Amino acid sequence: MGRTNKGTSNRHHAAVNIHDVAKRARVSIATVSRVVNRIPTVDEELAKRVWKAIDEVGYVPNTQARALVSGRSRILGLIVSEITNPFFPELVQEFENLAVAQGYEVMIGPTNYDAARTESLIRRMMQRSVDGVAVMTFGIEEQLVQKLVEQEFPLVFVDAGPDLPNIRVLKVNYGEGIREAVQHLAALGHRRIAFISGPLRMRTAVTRRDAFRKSMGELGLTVPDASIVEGNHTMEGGKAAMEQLLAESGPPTAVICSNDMTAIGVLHALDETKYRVPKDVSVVGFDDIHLAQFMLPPLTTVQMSCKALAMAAVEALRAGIEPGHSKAAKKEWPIPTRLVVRRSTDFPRGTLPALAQAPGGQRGAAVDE
Amino acid sequence: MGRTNKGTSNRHHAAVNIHDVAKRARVSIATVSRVVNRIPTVDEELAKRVWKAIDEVGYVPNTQARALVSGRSRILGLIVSEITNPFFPELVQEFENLAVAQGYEVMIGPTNYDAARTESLIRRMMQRSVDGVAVMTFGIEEQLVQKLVEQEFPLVFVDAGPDLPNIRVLKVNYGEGIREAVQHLAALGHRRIAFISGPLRMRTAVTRRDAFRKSMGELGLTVPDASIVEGNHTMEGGKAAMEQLLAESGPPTAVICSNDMTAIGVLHALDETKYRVPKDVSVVGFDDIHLAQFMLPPLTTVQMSCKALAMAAVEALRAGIEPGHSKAAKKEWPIPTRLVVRRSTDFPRGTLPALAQAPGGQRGAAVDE
DNA sequence: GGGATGTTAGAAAGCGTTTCCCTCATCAGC
DNA sequence: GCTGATGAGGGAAACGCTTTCTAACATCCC
Repeated sequence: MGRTNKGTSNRHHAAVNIHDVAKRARVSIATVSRVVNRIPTVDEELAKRVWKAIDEVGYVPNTQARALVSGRSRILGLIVSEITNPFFPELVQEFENLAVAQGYEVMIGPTNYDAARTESLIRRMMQRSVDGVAVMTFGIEEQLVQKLVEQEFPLVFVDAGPDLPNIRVLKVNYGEGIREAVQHLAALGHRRIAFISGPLRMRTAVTRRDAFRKSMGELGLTVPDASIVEGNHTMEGGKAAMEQLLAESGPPTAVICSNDMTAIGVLHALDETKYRVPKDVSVVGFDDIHLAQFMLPPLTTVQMSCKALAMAAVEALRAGIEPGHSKAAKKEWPIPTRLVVRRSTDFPRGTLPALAQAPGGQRGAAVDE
Repeated sequence: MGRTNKGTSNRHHAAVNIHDVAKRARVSIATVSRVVNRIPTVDEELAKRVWKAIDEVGYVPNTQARALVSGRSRILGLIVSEITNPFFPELVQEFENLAVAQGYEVMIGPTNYDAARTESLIRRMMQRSVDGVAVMTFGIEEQLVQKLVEQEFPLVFVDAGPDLPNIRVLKVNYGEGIREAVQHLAALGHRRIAFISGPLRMRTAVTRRDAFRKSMGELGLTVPDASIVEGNHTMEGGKAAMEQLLAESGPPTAVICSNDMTAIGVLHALDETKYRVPKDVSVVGFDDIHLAQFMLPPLTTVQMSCKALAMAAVEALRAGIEPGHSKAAKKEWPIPTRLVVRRSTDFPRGTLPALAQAPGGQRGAAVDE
């Protein structure tokens, strides 16, 4: 009963394969394979004939079979912290575009900061035999990626990773952008500048915080312990951190946040108080997600280019996967950051705009166009 | 030169396969396969022995080989409109969780409203021989999915799709939520309510707009043509649409937006004018993305549950893939929507709160907890 | 007790590729 | 003109699994 499956349209029977092409072009399947893979030892005329046959019968190589025999799946793994933080979709988008252009698919997975989940994610990636993995999280416990390291998968990390032959690292220059942010605030007259970090068990969070401390130090500004609060890279965390800051030490005149989501939480927390942004408190974010310019007020933030990050990641992975792709065994790929000034930062109330310039003029860094 | 690959750790040689297990358990590979696939004709004692062997040698079935021979990849395709619209990551997350729990991987791709891109995406999915595809966009040109339909891939659409055996449709009840929104505004005293739609070539956009018209009609409120403006589901589009609304017919007292991103754009546009939200203009979104509650002011919006959408989609796909999974050949899966009231809606200025209740009280629908 | 039936596990045939190995032809060198 | 080198293309063996077919053995009924 039911469908008889006798028709030609059923996908389980319709597939045209390499033999059909070989028959039509009157060559062996080995030659077809060589043509498809652009192996240069095939006579040009013959290749043309094969391409013609491929076109005529509508041949598409079977990915599964290819992967089985070659051991390469042409899938890249991409591990992110959480997919619902808008920074990551932007990164995923860029990464995927580049990967697809190079003939790869992307297998994406969030860790959600959960070890069990991360472990299962990595296991799944290994089971699908990805050709390489980009670990683009805010930090990851090293033991979790141990299996990938052992099996010598090409790997890319952000900020820091084990120093091994096929491991590459994207070095984000946090110092640069954060220094610009601190100098921008200082130039406006701010002295009491607070910092809301990411979860401090994440390496990146520590790095960003230290960059802040260093920049403050360079300007001779002190950073009391109470001015640094730990957030968790979410809006909720930012809101809670700001509330803590207000409760414990009263409002600082400016807050720098470890990412834009935190900054959004801060804006939200301040909206529920008598303090206005930027007149009472200036707020600076980090990442420059697309949303940042649509916040009220539009967010001054440190831009970290997704595109640069994605390009370096794909490039670095290919260097590890495709033999002789990149001659230099480059291990570190620098990623710049820069401040984008919008409207969430201003003179602290009561400060005379003596030393600094009038709003709208040059304010120490790139002004959003 | 270079590494010699003689070590045992290299992943290209280390794989333990079904033969190793068979040898260890002193059975044939056929039996191992049957055990792994839980085919019930295997003697229980024997199965135990095989599981033990599997555990001892650390066997993991090779996905590629499985897919090659069975013709099923255990990958589900998920087509979305754009990955950078926060609604979709939330959906992706839910969908992926469910799919993984059922032993599937997910291959995600955005159309970005671009036909060429969509076509290539679908081609890639077919090449990877996904077991089924969920088309969860705001709408899609039917000819693009034609190939999937022809090849009889199990398919799930939102709102509308061809009426064919293995095509299921998720029917979102837009009317419900939008009616609540209109009634909520009307109860507050609004009469001049505008609507910003999605791009009208998308079927979903038309459906949402019509639901708005209908609800207005039910209350005897007129909808002049100028009160309906076409947006494009982005913040930029929302901003532009609101500016058009202000320029052409002056400010309405309330605006309902086709999605939350549009509403964010509207808030942004109004922030640049003398009109305040909600005192001068009330704004209602659609989707209830996580971000909505962190907007300034927090956004009143119609909630469409990602979780419900994802659950129905995965369930519907499985019904199409796994024979006898769902006995009833259910074709339509209803998805409810409901209004969530936050702080972007209020009495229009100058209206006496006579007929409606005081803010904070019951306001016609669920109040955000 | 013998033939029919039922149950369980092994042998082997694929699935659609890539790639190794070998043949056969061409050609240069002496 | 013969030999050895070179190079293009075909045959066939993997790759690791699922599934059909078949054999072996136990069970049952008359």
